[in-house]
Amino acid sequence: MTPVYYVLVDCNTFYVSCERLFNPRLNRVPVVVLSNNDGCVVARSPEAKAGGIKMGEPYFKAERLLKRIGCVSLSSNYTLYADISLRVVDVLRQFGLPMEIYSIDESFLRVEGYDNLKGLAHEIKEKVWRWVGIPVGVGIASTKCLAKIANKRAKKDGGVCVLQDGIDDVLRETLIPDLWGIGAQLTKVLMAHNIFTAYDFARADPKWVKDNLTIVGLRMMMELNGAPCIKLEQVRETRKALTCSKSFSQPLCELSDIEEALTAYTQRACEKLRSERQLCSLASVFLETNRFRTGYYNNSCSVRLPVPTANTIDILHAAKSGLQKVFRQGHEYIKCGIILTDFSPNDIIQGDMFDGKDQATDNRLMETIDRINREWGSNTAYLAASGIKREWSMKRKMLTPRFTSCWSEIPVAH
DNA sequence: TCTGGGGTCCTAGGACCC
DNA sequence: TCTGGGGTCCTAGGACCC
Repeated sequence: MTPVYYVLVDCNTFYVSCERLFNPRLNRVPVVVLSNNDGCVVARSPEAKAGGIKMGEPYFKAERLLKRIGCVSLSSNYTLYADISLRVVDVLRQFGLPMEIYSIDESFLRVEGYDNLKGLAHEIKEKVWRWVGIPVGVGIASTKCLAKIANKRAKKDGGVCVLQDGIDDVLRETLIPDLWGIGAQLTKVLMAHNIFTAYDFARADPKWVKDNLTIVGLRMMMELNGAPCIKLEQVRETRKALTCSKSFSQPLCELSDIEEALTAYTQRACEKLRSERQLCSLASVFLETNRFRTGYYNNSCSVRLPVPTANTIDILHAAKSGLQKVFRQGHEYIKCGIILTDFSPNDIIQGDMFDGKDQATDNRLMETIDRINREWGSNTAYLAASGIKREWSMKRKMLTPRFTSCWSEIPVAH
C-alpha cells in the first residue's frame, strides 16, 4: 500500500496579504484588518503581532496601541478577498490532486505514492507566490490533524514542513490549546486531567476521551496517532443552513427600523438560496440587545413555510411575523438576522393547491431581480421595504477599493 | 460611544409510536 | 408496593472552526 499524505496550504495573514497585493506601501509596516462594522481585529501582519495586537480584540480597545505602533487599520473588503481566494485555488488545482477547499484561506490536498514531499511543498509555495502574489505555508503529514500541526510549524520554518520522522517530539512541543478542534472548554477538561501536550493527548485512555470529549475528541486522538479519521471533502455537500445577520451601525429601538434591516437581510439570504437552486421550508428570525450590557435580551422564532420556497416575498412575510413575536418595546437592539433551513432542491416543487398563487410569475420576478443585481451590481433592484437611507447599515470607514472585482475601482498603472 | 458573521457537528432530552 | 421497553425523530444548546 502506498502511503497517503495530507497537504495543508494556508495563506499567511490572508486578508492583510490581499491588501498588500495592491498597496505595496503596506509592506513591512504593521497592518490589521477589522471585522464587519469595524468591530474586531481579524487579521494581523507579523509586525502588528509583534507589536502586541491580539487576535479578536475589539477595535475600540486596541485603538491606542494601534496608534502607538503606527499600525494601518483597514475595514474588511470581502469582495476582494473572495476573488484572490479563487486565484489561489486555481493554482492549487493545477497540481491535479484530490482537493478540499476548507475555508477562504486554507485548502487540503491528498497525495499518494509521492517520494519527494518536501519538493512538492516548495513547489506549491513558490507557484502561489509567483502566480498570485500571496505567501502561503505548506504542511504535510499522514492525517489532517497532523497536517495542521505541520502547517503551524511551517510558518516558523521557512514556509514548509513535512511531518514524517520524529513526530513524538513535535507532539511534545505542541500545547493542547494549539490543537485543531480544541477550544477553550475542551482545553479546561484536558488540563484538569493532566493532559497538557498533544503527546499526552495521543497517549490518553481512549475510553476516557470518548466519554469526556465525545466521538469528536476520539477522532482527533486517533488522528494524532497517525490514523486518518477525518476525510477529505472534495465536493462540498449542499449546505444545511444559510444565515444573513449583521450588527446595526447604531442601536435601534423601533420595530419599523428593525423590519427594514431584516428585509434587507432576508433579500440577501433568498438571493443566495436561489443561486444555489434550493428551496427552504423553515425561516428563523433572531433579535438581540448588546450582550455586554446588563438587561441582555435575545429571542428567536422559527416560522414554517406552507410549501418549500425561495420567493423573497413569501419568506419575508414569514420573517416579519417571526420578528413581531420576538420584538419587545423598550430595548435597544444591536443585531438581528435570519436563518433559512430545511432545504430541498428547486427542481422538485410540492405546490400548494389552495394558495391561488401563480408560481411561474413569482419565479420570473425573482429571476429578473437576480439578473439585474448580477449585471448591475448587488442592490440595484431591491424591495422598498428595506429602506432608502438605511441608517442601520454597517460601518466600514477604512475600506479599500474592490481592486479586482469592480471596473471603476481597478488600479491604474502610471 | 465603540465588542463580526457564517458555518458544522454532536448530544441530551422530550415527544411520540408501537 | 407495584407504574414496559425500545425505537425514531426533532429541537435546543453547546462545542468547535475560519
